[in-house]
Amino acid sequence: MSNYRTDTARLAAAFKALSNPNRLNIFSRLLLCCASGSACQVDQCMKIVVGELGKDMDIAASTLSHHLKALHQAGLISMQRRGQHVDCWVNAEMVEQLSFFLNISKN
Amino acid sequence: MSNYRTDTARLAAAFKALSNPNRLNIFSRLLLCCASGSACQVDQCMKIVVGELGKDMDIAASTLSHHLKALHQAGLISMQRRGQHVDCWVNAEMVEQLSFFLNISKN
DNA sequence: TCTATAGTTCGATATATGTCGAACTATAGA
DNA sequence: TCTATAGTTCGACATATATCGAACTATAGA
Repeated sequence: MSNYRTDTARLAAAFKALSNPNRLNIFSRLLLCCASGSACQVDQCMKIVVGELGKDMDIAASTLSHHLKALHQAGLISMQRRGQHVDCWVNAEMVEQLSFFLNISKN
Repeated sequence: MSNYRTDTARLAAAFKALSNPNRLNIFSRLLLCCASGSACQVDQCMKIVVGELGKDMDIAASTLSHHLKALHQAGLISMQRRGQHVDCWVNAEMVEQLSFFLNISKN
Protein backbone atom coordinates (compact mmCIF):
# COMPACT_ATOMS: atom_id res chain seq x y z
CA MET A 1 0.00 0.00 0.00
CA SER A 2 0.95 3.65 0.54
CA ASN A 3 0.42 5.44 -2.74
CA TYR A 4 3.38 7.72 -3.18
CA ARG A 5 1.47 10.81 -4.20
CA THR A 6 -1.09 10.41 -1.46
CA ASP A 7 1.58 9.72 1.10
CA THR A 8 3.53 12.79 0.14
CA ALA A 9 0.40 14.89 0.28
CA ARG A 10 -0.51 13.56 3.70
CA LEU A 11 2.94 14.19 5.11
CA ALA A 12 3.07 17.63 3.54
CA ALA A 13 -0.28 18.47 5.11
CA ALA A 14 1.02 17.41 8.51
CA PHE A 15 4.18 19.47 8.14
CA LYS A 16 2.04 22.39 7.05
CA ALA A 17 0.08 22.11 10.25
CA LEU A 18 3.35 22.55 12.14
CA SER A 19 4.54 25.42 9.97
CA ASN A 20 2.92 28.25 11.88
CA PRO A 21 4.79 29.38 15.02
CA ASN A 22 1.64 29.72 17.11
CA ARG A 23 0.37 26.36 16.00
CA LEU A 24 3.74 24.75 16.61
CA ASN A 25 3.75 26.29 20.06
CA ILE A 26 0.34 24.82 20.80
CA PHE A 27 1.48 21.44 19.54
CA SER A 28 4.66 21.66 21.64
CA ARG A 29 2.59 22.10 24.75
CA LEU A 30 0.68 18.98 23.93
CA LEU A 31 3.85 17.04 23.17
CA LEU A 32 5.38 18.11 26.46
CA CYS A 33 2.22 17.51 28.46
CA CYS A 34 2.96 14.68 30.79
CA ALA A 35 6.38 14.07 29.37
CA SER A 36 8.51 12.75 32.20
CA GLY A 37 8.45 15.13 35.13
CA SER A 38 5.52 17.31 34.21
CA ALA A 39 2.73 17.96 36.61
CA CYS A 40 -0.42 16.66 34.95
CA GLN A 41 -2.93 14.84 37.05
CA VAL A 42 -3.18 11.15 36.36
CA ASP A 43 -6.62 11.14 34.79
CA GLN A 44 -5.76 14.07 32.58
CA CYS A 45 -2.40 12.70 31.64
CA MET A 46 -1.55 13.49 28.03
CA LYS A 47 -4.56 15.74 27.68
CA ILE A 48 -5.06 19.47 27.96
CA VAL A 49 -8.21 21.48 27.71
CA VAL A 50 -8.45 23.87 24.77
CA GLY A 51 -8.40 26.99 26.92
CA GLU A 52 -5.19 25.90 28.68
CA LEU A 53 -3.42 25.53 25.38
CA GLY A 54 -3.90 29.15 24.48
CA LYS A 55 -2.70 30.56 27.79
CA ASP A 56 -0.12 33.33 27.53
CA MET A 57 -0.25 33.15 23.79
CA ASP A 58 -2.01 36.40 23.03
CA ILE A 59 -4.25 35.08 20.28
CA ALA A 60 -8.03 35.30 20.01
CA ALA A 61 -10.09 32.30 21.08
CA SER A 62 -11.32 31.95 17.53
CA THR A 63 -7.76 31.79 16.26
CA LEU A 64 -6.88 29.13 18.82
CA SER A 65 -9.88 27.13 17.72
CA HIS A 66 -8.85 27.54 14.11
CA HIS A 67 -5.35 26.25 14.82
CA LEU A 68 -6.60 23.26 16.77
CA LYS A 69 -8.89 22.39 13.90
CA ALA A 70 -5.93 22.52 11.54
CA LEU A 71 -3.86 20.22 13.77
CA HIS A 72 -6.81 17.90 14.09
CA GLN A 73 -7.47 17.76 10.36
CA ALA A 74 -3.82 17.00 9.73
CA GLY A 75 -4.19 14.00 12.02
CA LEU A 76 -1.73 15.33 14.57
CA ILE A 77 -4.09 15.65 17.51
CA SER A 78 -7.35 14.21 18.75
CA MET A 79 -10.10 16.12 20.49
CA GLN A 80 -13.02 15.07 22.64
CA ARG A 81 -15.65 17.02 24.48
CA ARG A 82 -15.82 16.50 28.21
CA GLY A 83 -18.65 18.56 29.65
CA GLN A 84 -17.99 22.21 29.12
CA HIS A 85 -14.45 21.51 28.02
CA VAL A 86 -12.74 19.86 25.09
CA ASP A 87 -9.72 17.66 25.74
CA CYS A 88 -6.84 17.61 23.30
CA TRP A 89 -3.99 15.14 22.98
CA VAL A 90 -1.29 14.20 20.55
CA ASN A 91 -1.89 11.48 18.02
CA ALA A 92 1.30 9.49 18.53
CA GLU A 93 1.00 7.43 15.36
CA MET A 94 1.08 10.50 13.16
CA VAL A 95 4.08 11.88 14.98
CA GLU A 96 5.74 8.51 14.50
CA GLN A 97 5.09 8.68 10.76
CA LEU A 98 6.69 12.10 10.49
CA SER A 99 9.64 10.92 12.50
CA PHE A 100 9.96 7.82 10.35
CA PHE A 101 10.02 9.94 7.21
CA LEU A 102 12.79 12.13 8.55
CA ASN A 103 14.85 9.10 9.50
CA ILE A 104 14.13 7.14 6.35
CA SER A 105 17.77 6.96 5.37
CA LYS A 106 18.64 5.25 8.65
CA ASN A 107 16.07 2.51 8.30
CA MET B 1 20.77 28.53 25.53
CA SER B 2 18.06 28.02 22.89
CA ASN B 3 15.66 30.90 23.25
CA TYR B 4 12.21 29.42 23.16
CA ARG B 5 10.66 31.90 20.78
CA THR B 6 13.57 31.76 18.38
CA ASP B 7 13.67 27.99 18.56
CA THR B 8 9.99 27.70 17.80
CA ALA B 9 10.32 30.07 14.89
CA ARG B 10 13.26 28.16 13.46
CA LEU B 11 11.50 24.84 13.73
CA ALA B 12 8.31 26.29 12.28
CA ALA B 13 10.27 27.66 9.34
CA ALA B 14 11.78 24.24 8.70
CA PHE B 15 8.39 22.54 8.86
CA LYS B 16 7.05 25.19 6.53
CA ALA B 17 9.74 24.32 4.02
CA LEU B 18 8.41 20.75 4.07
CA SER B 19 4.78 21.78 3.83
CA ASN B 20 4.50 21.97 0.06
CA PRO B 21 4.04 18.61 -1.72
CA ASN B 22 6.46 19.44 -4.51
CA ARG B 23 9.06 20.68 -2.09
CA LEU B 24 8.59 17.66 0.14
CA ASN B 25 9.00 15.46 -2.91
CA ILE B 26 12.26 17.16 -3.78
CA PHE B 27 13.45 16.78 -0.22
CA SER B 28 12.45 13.10 -0.19
CA ARG B 29 14.64 12.46 -3.18
CA LEU B 30 17.56 13.98 -1.36
CA LEU B 31 16.83 12.00 1.79
CA LEU B 32 16.65 8.78 -0.18
CA CYS B 33 19.69 9.56 -2.28
CA CYS B 34 22.27 7.00 -1.37
CA ALA B 35 20.22 5.51 1.38
CA SER B 36 21.20 1.86 1.62
CA GLY B 37 20.77 0.18 -1.73
CA SER B 38 20.43 3.21 -3.98
CA ALA B 39 22.55 3.59 -7.05
CA CYS B 40 24.51 6.81 -6.61
CA GLN B 41 28.10 6.90 -7.70
CA VAL B 42 30.58 7.04 -4.88
CA ASP B 43 31.83 10.54 -5.47
CA GLN B 44 28.31 11.88 -5.76
CA CYS B 45 27.06 9.99 -2.81
CA MET B 46 24.49 12.00 -0.88
CA LYS B 47 24.42 14.67 -3.56
CA ILE B 48 22.16 15.32 -6.51
CA VAL B 49 22.41 17.98 -9.13
CA VAL B 50 19.57 20.50 -9.22
CA GLY B 51 18.30 19.37 -12.60
CA GLU B 52 18.05 15.75 -11.47
CA LEU B 53 15.87 16.75 -8.56
CA GLY B 54 13.19 18.20 -10.75
CA LYS B 55 12.95 15.22 -13.11
CA ASP B 56 9.44 13.94 -13.78
CA MET B 57 8.03 16.61 -11.55
CA ASP B 58 6.39 18.81 -14.14
CA ILE B 59 7.35 22.12 -12.63
CA ALA B 60 9.20 25.00 -14.25
CA ALA B 61 12.93 25.33 -13.68
CA SER B 62 12.30 28.61 -11.91
CA THR B 63 9.88 26.95 -9.55
CA LEU B 64 12.38 24.21 -8.78
CA SER B 65 14.98 26.83 -8.05
CA HIS B 66 12.55 28.67 -5.84
CA HIS B 67 11.81 25.53 -3.83
CA LEU B 68 15.48 24.66 -3.40
CA LYS B 69 16.12 28.15 -2.15
CA ALA B 70 13.35 27.71 0.41
CA LEU B 71 14.78 24.40 1.61
CA HIS B 72 18.21 25.97 1.79
CA GLN B 73 17.05 29.02 3.73
CA ALA B 74 15.29 26.76 6.18
CA GLY B 75 18.61 25.04 6.82
CA LEU B 76 17.41 21.71 5.47
CA ILE B 77 19.79 21.38 2.57
CA SER B 78 23.15 22.64 1.44
CA MET B 79 24.10 23.64 -2.06
CA GLN B 80 27.40 24.07 -3.84
CA ARG B 81 28.28 24.91 -7.39
CA ARG B 82 30.38 22.38 -9.24
CA GLY B 83 31.11 23.64 -12.71
CA GLN B 84 27.94 24.04 -14.66
CA HIS B 85 25.99 22.20 -12.03
CA VAL B 86 24.92 22.80 -8.46
CA ASP B 87 25.09 19.92 -6.00
CA CYS B 88 22.45 19.57 -3.30
CA TRP B 89 22.49 17.45 -0.18
CA VAL B 90 20.57 17.10 3.03
CA ASN B 91 21.74 18.93 6.12
CA ALA B 92 21.57 16.05 8.59
CA GLU B 93 21.82 18.20 11.71
CA MET B 94 18.66 20.08 10.87
CA VAL B 95 16.80 16.86 10.17
CA GLU B 96 18.04 15.58 13.49
CA GLN B 97 16.66 18.66 15.24
CA LEU B 98 13.23 18.16 13.73
CA SER B 99 13.29 14.52 14.67
CA PHE B 100 14.37 15.40 18.19
CA PHE B 101 11.48 17.80 18.54
CA LEU B 102 8.96 15.20 17.45
CA ASN B 103 10.37 12.69 19.90
CA ILE B 104 10.78 15.14 22.77
CA SER B 105 8.46 13.21 25.06
CA LYS B 106 10.60 10.11 24.71
CA ASN B 107 13.82 11.82 25.73
C1' DT C 1 -35.48 28.66 32.93
C1' DC C 2 -31.79 31.99 33.17
C1' DT C 3 -26.92 32.94 33.23
C1' DA C 4 -22.10 32.16 32.92
C1' DT C 5 -18.39 29.64 30.84
C1' DA C 6 -16.04 27.19 27.00
C1' DG C 7 -15.53 26.63 22.29
C1' DT C 8 -16.78 27.13 17.34
C1' DT C 9 -18.25 29.23 13.04
C1' DC C 10 -18.58 33.17 10.03
C1' DG C 11 -17.15 37.10 7.31
C1' DA C 12 -13.67 40.39 6.44
C1' DT C 13 -9.05 41.66 5.49
C1' DA C 14 -4.15 41.96 5.08
C1' DT C 15 -0.37 39.23 3.93
C1' DA C 16 2.16 35.17 2.18
C1' DT C 17 2.77 31.43 -1.21
C1' DG C 18 3.22 28.69 -5.54
C1' DT C 19 3.53 29.00 -10.02
C1' DC C 20 4.74 30.60 -14.57
C1' DG C 21 7.52 32.64 -18.46
C1' DA C 22 10.98 35.96 -19.69
C1' DA C 23 15.23 37.80 -18.91
C1' DC C 24 19.46 37.17 -16.69
C1' DT C 25 24.21 34.98 -14.96
C1' DA C 26 27.73 31.45 -14.87
C1' DT C 27 30.32 27.81 -16.70
C1' DA C 28 32.19 24.56 -20.34
C1' DG C 29 33.61 23.66 -24.69
C1' DA C 30 34.15 24.45 -29.75
C1' DT D 1 34.80 34.74 -28.74
C1' DC D 2 30.53 32.41 -29.68
C1' DT D 3 27.16 29.01 -28.31
C1' DA D 4 24.89 25.68 -25.53
C1' DT D 5 23.68 24.12 -21.00
C1' DA D 6 22.43 24.77 -16.07
C1' DG D 7 20.48 27.58 -12.75
C1' DT D 8 18.68 31.99 -10.78
C1' DT D 9 16.15 36.27 -10.43
C1' DC D 10 12.22 39.12 -11.57
C1' DG D 11 7.47 40.52 -12.14
C1' DA D 12 2.81 39.11 -12.38
C1' DC D 13 -1.09 36.79 -10.77
C1' DA D 14 -4.27 33.61 -8.61
C1' DT D 15 -4.93 31.28 -4.44
C1' DA D 16 -4.23 30.18 0.45
C1' DT D 17 -3.38 31.62 5.29
C1' DA D 18 -3.51 33.98 9.85
C1' DT D 19 -5.87 36.82 12.33
C1' DC D 20 -9.63 39.40 14.38
C1' DG D 21 -14.32 40.43 16.41
C1' DA D 22 -19.12 39.28 16.35
C1' DA D 23 -22.48 36.01 16.50
C1' DC D 24 -23.45 31.43 17.50
C1' DT D 25 -23.84 26.55 20.08
C1' DA D 26 -23.27 23.54 24.01
C1' DT D 27 -22.90 22.48 28.70
C1' DA D 28 -23.16 23.23 33.86
C1' DG D 29 -25.15 25.11 37.67
C1' DA D 30 -28.18 28.37 40.31
